Amino acid sequence: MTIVDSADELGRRDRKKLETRAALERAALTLVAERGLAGVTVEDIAEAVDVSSRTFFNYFPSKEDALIGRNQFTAAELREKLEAVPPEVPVLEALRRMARAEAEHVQEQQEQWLLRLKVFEQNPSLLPRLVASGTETERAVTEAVARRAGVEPGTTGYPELVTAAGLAAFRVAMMRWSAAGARRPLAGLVDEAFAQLAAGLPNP
Amino acid sequence: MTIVDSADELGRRDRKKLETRAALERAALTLVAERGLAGVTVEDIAEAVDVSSRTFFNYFPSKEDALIGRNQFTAAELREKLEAVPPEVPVLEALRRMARAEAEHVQEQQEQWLLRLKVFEQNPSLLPRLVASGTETERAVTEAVARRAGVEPGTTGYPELVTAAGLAAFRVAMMRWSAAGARRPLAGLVDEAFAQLAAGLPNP
DNA sequence: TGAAACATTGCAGATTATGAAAAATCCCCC
DNA sequence: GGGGGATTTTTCATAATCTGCAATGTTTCA
Repeated sequence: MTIVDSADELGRRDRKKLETRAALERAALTLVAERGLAGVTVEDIAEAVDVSSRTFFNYFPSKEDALIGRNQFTAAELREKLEAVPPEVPVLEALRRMARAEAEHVQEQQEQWLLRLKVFEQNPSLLPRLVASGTETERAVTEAVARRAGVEPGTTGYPELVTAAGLAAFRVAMMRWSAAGARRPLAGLVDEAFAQLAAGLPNP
Repeated sequence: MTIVDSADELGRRDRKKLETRAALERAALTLVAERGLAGVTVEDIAEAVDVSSRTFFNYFPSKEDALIGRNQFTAAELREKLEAVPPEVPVLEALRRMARAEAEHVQEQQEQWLLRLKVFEQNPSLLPRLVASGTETERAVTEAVARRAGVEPGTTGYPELVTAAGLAAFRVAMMRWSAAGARRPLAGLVDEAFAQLAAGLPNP
């Protein structure tokens, strides 16, 4: 019936799934922003989207995961961005470029991200999850870094350290960006953080 | 009845509390090491110590917290160690000394820590918690760092970044230490990680 | 169109977590 | 030593999270 069935090549089923997922994320974020993490139950979120709470759990394993969202820095996405950087570029610089690419992605969805970060600030128990949204992501990046540096993972600790530091830099940039109400471009804040890392974190 | 009532100056009540807490931690660690995180319920842990599961929750807000333990790097402890370093020492170096002090503390309880780290490796969902065992700790260190650096927190991002990087260095050292079966002294691994940070994380 | 594939739902049940009040234990002081 | 007050532990009740399973619709594709 529709003239243009879809911009994507997805079928109706998959489109509906994406829609439901996005609606659940959105509902979770707005409700928790209003009432706080403890003031919102999974049932509330499911009801706001008009699905059963069982369906909620088909999409997310927990309330927290709905807040973090899936559009999140996935392992594959980050690794891909990292591997797109020419191999002769030093690791830290490569991580900076990866972070900048992610930053653009974040800025494309300003509103949602600002809401998310606000929720995270107001509910600190969620923060550790943001760090790398699960260890899986960090491990994937660590592996890519190890390959790039030509080091066996788990021997020198270098890949683990530089990855952790790089992700921390990205996180700090995000928090500053949020705190400043997105008045400064995220990319610039990312650059600053990485510059401090590269300089060996001297006293300011 | 007892000739020497106690080596500590604690009363029987407080001694029992400490004992119960330690027993719960120990039981949680050993059980989870055997059966995995999902294979152990709070009731199992409580039963192993012969207390009611309600009592478990009087000591720990969640199963995970029992694994992390309370003897953990507390906010106060870390801040104290950090403030013990003369103020003219640069921030990163001060964090290194703090980490070394903690390292000694960890090595005093090798067995328990190795078991803990093994559990954390086998149950990665716990890892983010180890980073700073809650954001509270990290924030406390960040504040101390900000004071030391003479910077307003939340403006430059420097305290946040150097704290995150320093704690990451400590964490990486711990993981390497554990992976090597504690054959290398933790303090040396801490030094290595901080040296890499101070050098700006150059490719190895 | 018809059958296979998949999404959603309701329900039962295990587990986690918290509050309130009763029961047991400990501590301090007489 | 022994009792009164404080504290801890337990019991009981209850809410919320989360997981299988089977039934019921949709969507897809041949």
